[in-house]
Amino acid sequence: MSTLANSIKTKLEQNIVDWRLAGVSKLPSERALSERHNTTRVTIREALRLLETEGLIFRENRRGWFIAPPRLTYDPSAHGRISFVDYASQQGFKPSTRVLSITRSTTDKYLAAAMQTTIGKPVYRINRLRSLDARPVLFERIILRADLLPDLEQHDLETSLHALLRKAYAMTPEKAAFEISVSSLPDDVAEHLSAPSGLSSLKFKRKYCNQHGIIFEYDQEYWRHDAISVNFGFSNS
Amino acid sequence: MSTLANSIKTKLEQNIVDWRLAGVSKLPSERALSERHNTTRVTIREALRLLETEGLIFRENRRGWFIAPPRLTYDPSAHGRISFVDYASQQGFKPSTRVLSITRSTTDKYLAAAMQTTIGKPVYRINRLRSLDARPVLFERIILRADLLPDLEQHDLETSLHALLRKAYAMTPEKAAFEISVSSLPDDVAEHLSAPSGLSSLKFKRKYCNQHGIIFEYDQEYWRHDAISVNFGFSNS
DNA sequence: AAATAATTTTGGTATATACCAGTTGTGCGA
DNA sequence: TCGCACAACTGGTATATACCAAAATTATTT
Repeated sequence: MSTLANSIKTKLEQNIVDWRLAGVSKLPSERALSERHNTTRVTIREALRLLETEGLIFRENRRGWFIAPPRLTYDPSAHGRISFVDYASQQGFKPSTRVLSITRSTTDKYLAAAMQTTIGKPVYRINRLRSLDARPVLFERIILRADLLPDLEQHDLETSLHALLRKAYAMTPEKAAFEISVSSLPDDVAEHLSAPSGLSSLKFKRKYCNQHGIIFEYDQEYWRHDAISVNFGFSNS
Repeated sequence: MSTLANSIKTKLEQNIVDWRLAGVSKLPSERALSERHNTTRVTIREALRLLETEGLIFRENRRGWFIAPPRLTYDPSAHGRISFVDYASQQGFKPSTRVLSITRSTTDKYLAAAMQTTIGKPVYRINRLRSLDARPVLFERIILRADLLPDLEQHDLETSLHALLRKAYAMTPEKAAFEISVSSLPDDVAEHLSAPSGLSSLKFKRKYCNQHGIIFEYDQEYWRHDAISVNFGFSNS
């Protein structure tokens, strides 16, 4: 309650509860809010920004502010068993996947180190966009060893990739390594997610090992920070 | 390069590389930067904010902007084996822990549900602050079943908690469950981390099960978003 | 009825300015 | 030399204003 923006934030928080119950998903315009709270757009935007960081609201470029839907719960330990489409459906979302691009190239110095292989190995680079209820929430940069997965581009890449690898190539991810950090969306990624550039995001780096101990896949994922909750467990048995 | 703030951000990014090499850790003042780049403080602050979201710089309340140190790599699967102090030291940090408060209370409805027990169970509530090189990076709210851990407050709680539980109470965490999401720092937490309120953070919820399947610990952790990278792996064996 | 053009609305960016509340540095006095 | 008061500086917050670009809406034409 110390600052004006903060107290407006609190009021809006209460309003949002009512709006949500009333089935309203779009907030009034910044100008309307600034009049209603007797302040300027700058201060209103500060309050909205606080709510955005909390994940309570989000914006679409020049379209307005919206109440954020519930987060998707994602269990990284379930790789191979459950796909994005599966757990999204289970949680009541309508998932969709769009392949943005697929190209062939070779490993550079950085990629060779990350995938524990030599420079110049052929790889596929796939960019995918995944949405929940038509809201884009995840951008994936997928790198796959092309020498181990011939003619990959001829398959349907808009469904579960690991199901495809298992069926068509008998390739099973035996080990998975994750690196999770908070970062900002790069400009090109932000555009695909129709988010403001520089929005904070949850960044995943993933590596998959096959049954022979070879890293066949290296991914970078950017999740909207307000769209995901990562849940997993460990046993000491 | 589209917006002015964005192009200033890029310039600052390059400067920061030089400053870091030169051993400089503090950025010039916002007013100095705004003169140097022929713009206003508002725009400079927008550029600084972008760099803050990336985790490249951070601020201390009314003291200035600083270049962010490298992130701590944290492996949640190593619980019980390696403590905060251990892995922080291994990575070249000087870790420290401060107990902010320890109180006794009982489980309310929410906590009883989270810990799968009844309402009114006695618990300890411990708030701790953990720092790396005197920079506070982590705020912990720890809830412990008081009936299972008598006289806990008489022990030293500034070292590894799980080492203490193992030695003094023969209590071993068998299972751990994690929930990770991006959120903003609550005001009180922000103050302890000497961060601006509303800064984005990595929020952990942790539950620990003992060898009898009883949840004896429930934690909420707030990490500075720029101070941590979570790394872990899974096997399908 | 459908396609198109004009208008309004919306958020995005930027300038200029002001005052406040802690922090830091300076210089004076004991 | 040490401690303290004071001044200068720093980031934090807020107002007022302006213009732009894209989206949404309305009006117009076909």
